[in-house]
Amino acid sequence: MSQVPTLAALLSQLVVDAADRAGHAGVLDTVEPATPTNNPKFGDYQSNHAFRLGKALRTNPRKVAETVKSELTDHPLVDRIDVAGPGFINFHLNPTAVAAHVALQTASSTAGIPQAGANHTVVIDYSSPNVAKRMHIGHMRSTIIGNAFHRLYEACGWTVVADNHIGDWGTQFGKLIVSWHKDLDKERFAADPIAELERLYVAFGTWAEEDPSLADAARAETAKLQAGDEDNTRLWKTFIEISLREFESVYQRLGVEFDVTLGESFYNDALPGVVDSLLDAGIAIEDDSAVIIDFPEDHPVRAVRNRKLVIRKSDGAFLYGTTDLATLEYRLKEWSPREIVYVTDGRQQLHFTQVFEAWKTWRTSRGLSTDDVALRHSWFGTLKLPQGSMSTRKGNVIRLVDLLDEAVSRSRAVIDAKSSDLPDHERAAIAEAVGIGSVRYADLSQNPQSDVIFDWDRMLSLDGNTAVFLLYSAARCFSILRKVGVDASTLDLSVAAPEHPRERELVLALARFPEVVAIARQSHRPNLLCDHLFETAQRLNRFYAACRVIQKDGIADPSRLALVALTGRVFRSGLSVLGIPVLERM
RNA sequence: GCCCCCGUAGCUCAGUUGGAUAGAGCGACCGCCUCCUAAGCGGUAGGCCACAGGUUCGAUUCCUGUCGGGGGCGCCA
Repeated sequence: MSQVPTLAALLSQLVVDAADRAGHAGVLDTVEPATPTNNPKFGDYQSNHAFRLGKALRTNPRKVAETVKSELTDHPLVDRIDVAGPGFINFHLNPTAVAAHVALQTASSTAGIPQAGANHTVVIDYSSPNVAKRMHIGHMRSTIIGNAFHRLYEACGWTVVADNHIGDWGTQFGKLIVSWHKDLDKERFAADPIAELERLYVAFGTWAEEDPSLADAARAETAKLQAGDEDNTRLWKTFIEISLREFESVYQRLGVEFDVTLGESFYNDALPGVVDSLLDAGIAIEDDSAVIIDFPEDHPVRAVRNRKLVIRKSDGAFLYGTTDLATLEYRLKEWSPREIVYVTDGRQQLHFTQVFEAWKTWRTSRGLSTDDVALRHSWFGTLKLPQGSMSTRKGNVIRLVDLLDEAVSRSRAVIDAKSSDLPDHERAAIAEAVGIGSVRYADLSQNPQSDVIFDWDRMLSLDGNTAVFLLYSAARCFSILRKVGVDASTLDLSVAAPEHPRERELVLALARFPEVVAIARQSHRPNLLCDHLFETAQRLNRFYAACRVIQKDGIADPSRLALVALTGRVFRSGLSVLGIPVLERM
């Protein structure tokens, strides 16, 4: 299971080795990976190593580049090396060798993706909806982006613990229990339990506006539940069970799976101990009969300066931050992760910074290290409706199922128009894959941190840079292989020898796939992978338009056929990392 | 008031964490199917990267300030 290196890693290693031979060993402690050039006249890949070396050595980077170049050894992948401009080292690659390299990459079980996470565990906390309500499009981003991280980390060799930290505790249960006793419609509950729960929850808000005593009743029910009251506990469990079943149906369609679902309630018993420990350590203090963590005005992290985090309310109840601290401790103890990733809305930035900083202080105070785990709040931009923010209580929500259904139905209309020859059941399957894939891709293809104004047509577009284009491009590859009648798994893919410019462009994109996955994982930006697959698809289609694979006599060009098979494999890997199942035809 | 994000083509957004001549989709206009899927391909038009300084071989990217937009700041999550 030897690892196939990326072109970026391989070429930068050549430069580093040459620099060492030129007497520059140990000058720099980090290696800047080679990157593709933005213009073919500068070759295929470039190294900017000489700039950094030149800076460190206080020498002209151009001279450094020349020296390094003179020490560079021959490599089968490299046809020619130029030094250009102020000190760029440009690599002109050998297309046939690159194709052979791609053949090695795609043949490996890891698709050639660097296994940076081997022997490491990451906990990813994502989706995390609240119980007793159906998921709406506000839950979409955490679910889809979080799942993309899940897949990216796995592709990079990490052991992933995907944890759905559901909101299964809190004051909403008191409200729901009051409504349940007041107005439960048994028939509706039997027919559609989650819809009835949601109705009861919304109804409570309406009633409470006219009858303030209901709020007290709700608080009393919440307190009873927290005290372990049998009836309320039974109801609470029912609510959770119904909700999880509802969530599961959406997750299945979206291709989302969790390893554990440990909601807030799981940590209830640990909360008093957390607060006591923080009080004992002098990190938390009592203030107005609540317990808070105060961050001083000279705290090294500017964002938390003069901010306070309440960890126990004056009525003795615990909060979100308390649970988060308990959850953090549990995850460390249980899985010893190298990283913990929290995928939430950007509005929680301050909250998580407070939790992380409080935890560091707390842990240090116990003589423990905080260096063995990286905490990453991977926030995403807010999704808003054109009319403003959503609220189940106000009733202005778009349910996730409705979005998915609409996506599938729009895809179905297109398929019926374009592929009427396919059997009905296959068209239905294609519509599902295209519809769901489009929703996933629409979210993943932009920078996660950008805000989004929800727009049906934009979200469900089937033109341009969308999942459809990628699926279509992959299907074109499979179609050629099918037509030739070869078994792609037994085909000799080492015979690809790109000659035409469109072939060369394509094979370079294929070679780059593994390094893009690594970058997307590291930087938490699935859109970089989307961009690259889109670019690959464009190149495939340009190649397709310019180069025939199956000649007029019906015989396939072996080199081009291998190139098509390699492209199909890269699409398969890439789309699977995005959670979009490929289609053999469409 | 303090803190965090954002400002790139008519619209929606990318931009590999500082690299060479800033890209894509949509929309507009002009072309391409007797040929492996036209859900495709080729071409044209469209830019003071909000503005002003600074850092250096090099800035859309980093720093400072200004203007404009969004968000957060003690008992919700």
